[in-house]
Amino acid sequence: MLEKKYNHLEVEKGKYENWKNLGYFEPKKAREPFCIVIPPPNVTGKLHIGHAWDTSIQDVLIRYKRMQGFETLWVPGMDHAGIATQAKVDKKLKDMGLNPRDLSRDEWLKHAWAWKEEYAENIHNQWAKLGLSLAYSKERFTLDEGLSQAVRKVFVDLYNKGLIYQGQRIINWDPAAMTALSNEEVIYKDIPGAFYHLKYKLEDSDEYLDVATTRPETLFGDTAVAVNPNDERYQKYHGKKVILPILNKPIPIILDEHADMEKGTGCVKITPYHDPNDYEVGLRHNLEAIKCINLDGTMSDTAIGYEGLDRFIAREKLINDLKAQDLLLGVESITHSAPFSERSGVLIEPIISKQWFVKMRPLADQVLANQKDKDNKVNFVPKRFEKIMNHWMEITYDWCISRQLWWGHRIPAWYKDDKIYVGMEAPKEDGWVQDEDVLDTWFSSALWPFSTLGWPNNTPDLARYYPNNVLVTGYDIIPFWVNRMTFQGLEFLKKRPFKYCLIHGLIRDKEGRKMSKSLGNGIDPMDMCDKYGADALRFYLTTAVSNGMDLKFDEENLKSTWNFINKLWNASRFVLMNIEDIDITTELNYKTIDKWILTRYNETLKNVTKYMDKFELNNAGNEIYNFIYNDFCDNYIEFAKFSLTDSTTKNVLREVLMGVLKMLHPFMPYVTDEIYSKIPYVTENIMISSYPTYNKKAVFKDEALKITDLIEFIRMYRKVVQENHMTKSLQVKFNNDSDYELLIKMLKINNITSDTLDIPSYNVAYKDYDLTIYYEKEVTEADKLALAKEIATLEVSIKKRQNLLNNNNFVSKAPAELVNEERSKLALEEEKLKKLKN
RNA sequence: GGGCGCUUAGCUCAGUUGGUUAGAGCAUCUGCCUUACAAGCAGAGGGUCAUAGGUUCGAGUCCUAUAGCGCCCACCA
Repeated sequence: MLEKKYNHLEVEKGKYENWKNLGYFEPKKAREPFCIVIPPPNVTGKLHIGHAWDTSIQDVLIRYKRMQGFETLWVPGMDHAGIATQAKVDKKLKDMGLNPRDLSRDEWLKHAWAWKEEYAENIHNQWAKLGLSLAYSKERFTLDEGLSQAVRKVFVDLYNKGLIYQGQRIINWDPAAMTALSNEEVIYKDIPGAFYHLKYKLEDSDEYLDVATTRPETLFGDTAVAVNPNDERYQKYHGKKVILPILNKPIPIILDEHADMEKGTGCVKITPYHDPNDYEVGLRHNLEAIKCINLDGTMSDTAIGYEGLDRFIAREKLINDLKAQDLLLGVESITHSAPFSERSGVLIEPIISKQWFVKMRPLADQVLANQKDKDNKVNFVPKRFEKIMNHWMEITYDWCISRQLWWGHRIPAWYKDDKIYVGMEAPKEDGWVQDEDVLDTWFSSALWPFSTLGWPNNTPDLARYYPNNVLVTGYDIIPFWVNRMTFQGLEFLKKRPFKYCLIHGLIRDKEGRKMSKSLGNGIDPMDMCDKYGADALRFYLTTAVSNGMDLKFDEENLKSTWNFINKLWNASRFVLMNIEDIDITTELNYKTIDKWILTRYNETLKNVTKYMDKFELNNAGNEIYNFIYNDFCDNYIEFAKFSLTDSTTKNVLREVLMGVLKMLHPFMPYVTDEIYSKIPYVTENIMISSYPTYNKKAVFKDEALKITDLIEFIRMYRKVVQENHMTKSLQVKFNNDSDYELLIKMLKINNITSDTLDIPSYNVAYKDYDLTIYYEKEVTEADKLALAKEIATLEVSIKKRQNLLNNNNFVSKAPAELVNEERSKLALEEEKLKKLKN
């Protein structure tokens, strides 16, 4: 027998290991496959509440499909997360008193792999706590040997097709992580800054140009000042030179469209080495590109007098020096947006560097073309997110994929003298040296939907599970990941990576702020599991909002989900208490109330299935919730109490409970397993039981309607009794010969009269039901007012309905069913009004 | 500058292809320890669905415009 109160800690104990040991998580041969690959979490740390949300959704889908008889495969895995992990490992080494860069690459990698093992273990434990039915036999790591093969194959193929190239270009440089970044890894933030107006004197003249910049320290790399060719203000300076402050070096004034006449003074300093636009200008005018900032963010030796100074300190010193030399015209405080590294958080320096790039245009065009093919496109849920992908594909430019890190896939390119070799394996001859760089983490993540299934080998898994059925992720990951998986999937497998892409939002705190370490408003999913149970957390997360919407995490709501489970627990407890001696072989003899609950159950099931198939877990969850509270607990169980010895009642209680548990199992695996296992004659585990199906034969519309009406009538009765503060000494007279048996029991009516009494009376009537309550009580002014109010409301409603029915447009154009419904309602209201007026 | 989303009860959110009196949880008020559950039960109050137009027999839902909030992309000497 179940304990009186639901105890999530007790219920969850041992179940996960049990499922896992019984092999339930592994795919079981079936006609149709259903495959999801997990968005691999970073091995840098622990899972946050967003992971819990993302994976809960996936587990709900997987468990649902598994119960429906699909051959489900949910591939687990983790991401090596290049920059993030390298930073953490470096920090750990520093804390140990070591300088990470003093280690050899191999030594350092040993530490990194040890880190990986430790954190992978943490993540495994967290997955287990959440109850995720991951197929561990297929687990992968983005840096394992198989994936490494896939990565090399993709690199080599793209290189041979001319879609990967090496080149000198302006890239985003992260001076803290000391690596190049892609555009997606750069985030722009508004920061307070200043426009420094510098005096660039004309050569051999007292005149000067007012050149404004937000980064004065880059002046050491200036090789020109540009003005717009159409700018009349500067016509007279064409062909002249200005003297670069501090360095006192003449640089040319050039004419270029890049100089915007509307902006500032119309003069712009050109620093080809350290600015993407200036780089272009430099190319057009054949300007020298001078490096003035080192890779670590200090000034280089071209910044004479500032060598080795940090870029921000150099800026301060420079401003002071300029001021002293009367070369600073002014400082204008502004707020401007500046690029920061998504990973290390420091200000990005654009810099010219030799890096590897993926030529995006042809790949992106393939995606755009494929999205026009209804049968082969990636279907976003909700649909609107497709626009984000399409837009990115339209504007995308070449992807910088090389990273100056140790933690990642080494670039499969070897150099010897001025020769380069790109291939799967190192060249056999001596003297070839491999490229020191590794690939962007997202380069390997982009292959995840097929590399995890064994590609580039032609494995059975690949044939069976590719394309994946659905990918579940947050909208913030679309540019980084979804887009890249899509073009790589199309390029290498000639098929979309997944049929559906289910998008959820971000988790925010109660006030709607993003969760962040600095705000300290993060929620640890493990704490929530301890407090309320994984089942409550999962149900809350997967049903709180509709797809694609952000979720404002509110612990109160999680708590009330716990209450819901406690309700389920107690309803189950009641059922179990009463079906201990059940005979499941007897012939069933349904009473009206049984037919009603079976009808409601099947209707609910139909809706739940429909919503689940559309990935609308919130709607599915609410449907089950309402069925359990309103239909099963508040009504059926209450009605059933009058016929608990009846074998049919027992069987219906059992059947509905089993069905409800099965519908809930994908959402709350632990508690449903616990309860289900206690049901008499149940031998299988709920997890591998079959999902219920809609049973047309158990739907009795007309008879069910009678109970629906009765429930409404009971509610009306209770309302009259409560509003008039009636005690038990009331008398009831039935005004027709409908079936009042259940009603009498439910409402505990024990004083029935057949006479018309001469004391205050209250009529309660609804459809087939009509009774009068006699209750000795002074009729107060309040009572009279209430009556008058009710009559007035009714009259308004009748009037409205009459108008509607008198409207020929409505009668002729609206569906007949609706019109008839209106007519019968009008009749009901009119009858009610008549009674009230008596 | 381009795009997207949101605005519905005090709070958090649902609301299918337009169709009864717009729903749920929490909170509030009233009455109940009715042997599954007081972490509960039975009731109640609370909404001119952001604003203004339009289409329609009928609009929270479709169209147009406006406002507020949030996000994405691009630019930013």
